[in-house]
Amino acid sequence: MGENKSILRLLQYRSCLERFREIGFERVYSHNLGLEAGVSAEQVRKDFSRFRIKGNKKGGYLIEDLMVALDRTFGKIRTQEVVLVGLGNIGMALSNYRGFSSKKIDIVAAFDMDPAKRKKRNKIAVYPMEKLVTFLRERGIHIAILAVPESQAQGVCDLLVGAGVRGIMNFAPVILKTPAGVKVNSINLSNELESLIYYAENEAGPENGLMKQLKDESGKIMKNNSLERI
Amino acid sequence: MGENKSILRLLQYRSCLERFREIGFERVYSHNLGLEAGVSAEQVRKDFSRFRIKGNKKGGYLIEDLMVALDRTFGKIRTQEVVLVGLGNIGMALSNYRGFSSKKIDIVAAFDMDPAKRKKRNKIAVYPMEKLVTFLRERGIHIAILAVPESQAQGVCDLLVGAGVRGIMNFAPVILKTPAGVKVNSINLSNELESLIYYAENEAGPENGLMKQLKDESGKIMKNNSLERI
DNA sequence: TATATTATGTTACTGGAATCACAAATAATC
DNA sequence: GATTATTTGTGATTCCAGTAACATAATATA
Repeated sequence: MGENKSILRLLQYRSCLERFREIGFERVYSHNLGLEAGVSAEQVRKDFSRFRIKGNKKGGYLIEDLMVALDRTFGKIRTQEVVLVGLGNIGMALSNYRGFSSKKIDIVAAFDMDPAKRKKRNKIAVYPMEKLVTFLRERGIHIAILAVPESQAQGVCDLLVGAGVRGIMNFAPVILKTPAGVKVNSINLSNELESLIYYAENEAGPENGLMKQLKDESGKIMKNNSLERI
Repeated sequence: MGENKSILRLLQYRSCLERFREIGFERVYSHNLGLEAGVSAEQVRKDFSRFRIKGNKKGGYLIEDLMVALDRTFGKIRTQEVVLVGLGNIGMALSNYRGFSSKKIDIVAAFDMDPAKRKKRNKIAVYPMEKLVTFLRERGIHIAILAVPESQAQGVCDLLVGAGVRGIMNFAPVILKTPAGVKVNSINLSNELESLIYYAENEAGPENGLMKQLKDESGKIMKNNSLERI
């Protein structure tokens, strides 16, 4: 299903609603939300429509009710338990990230090969990798954050899948191979930054854009190459 | 232009090519790259086509030439200089992130309000926020990584834009308002994780999906609400 | 040199998401 | 209560990325 974007926007709307509530609003209209979330009012209504979230014609949406409806959609009644695998730079940052707790996301344990990393981080117990699979099975956890080095990513991913994990948030710069039914959400920091750089360089000025660049390139880039595998 | 995805995939292809080269390949076919990058062979060719990158009919692509062509597309001849603003969890992690250096991305300076953070991190000098604007102007840097708390994000963003920044990689959980011509790439870690959780919960089993959930909800969620602004 | 084979490059097509447009509903006003 | 104004909800439309199809070119083979 291609409702990915829709889900992400709904989460964004929820954040906006929190801010609106804080500054004393009780209700919002689709155009308020759209403006704050950076999308059109129609988009907002369409998203709600898709998830059967109803407002009040002419009256807009009551913030409190809207947040309840969104929370229900995201099953936020109970706290979501996840594990963190790999305590390198990114893993460590995530273990301290405050943004999770307010969203009812709970990192219940972390795992790392390195014994030096095995002290509690921000109230999160750190275990050796050997305990990963049994922990997941016993606790019935099916969401994992994968922040191990590239070389180990696919191997650990296989472990996770074998232990019943159904969702992996991946920070290693590889495309993970998983069976159908296991959802992977990858964030490749270098690539994201590089693509941004590309845009800033090429989309900024009108005479610096893609079209000019392409014109500059004199025809075919690669020709008469003799290709051979070793 | 909606070539965003295309750019991100090209960067992905490049990573794959590095791996192919390492294990001794000299050429690749679109289906090799597609398999490794998790897309179809047609998609690979289409992406190359869009950027006028040519291969050799029947002969595929010579890895070395392909990488040169990609690097040229991304202006990777010279190293890209960026600044990092905010040395909280995420900022700290990024300052230590090894993935950047190999991609010719250089974090030339970091900035933070807190004097306690002002010691060199991983060879990166840390300056007070007051020096941000002049530094950017003097060095002519136009890419910034924004990793400050939510409450300060828009304010710092405005500073960056004022100092000539054209691309912002944003980790604060807000939609930044910028004038046209300034590209923002936002990564909201909580939202990404939450959307993953939603999928793992709802897309896993066939009788656990969205359709069932919607059916369970008894009709209209919100009705007869009296809405009022304070 | 002619033929068969194989992989590219591009055009045509498709599906799904974003946008548009408007009917339906509700609140406000007279 | 009738009328007007306003905002939602959704069917119709548009647009665009991804897919498919196929013509083209290069290589291998006989």
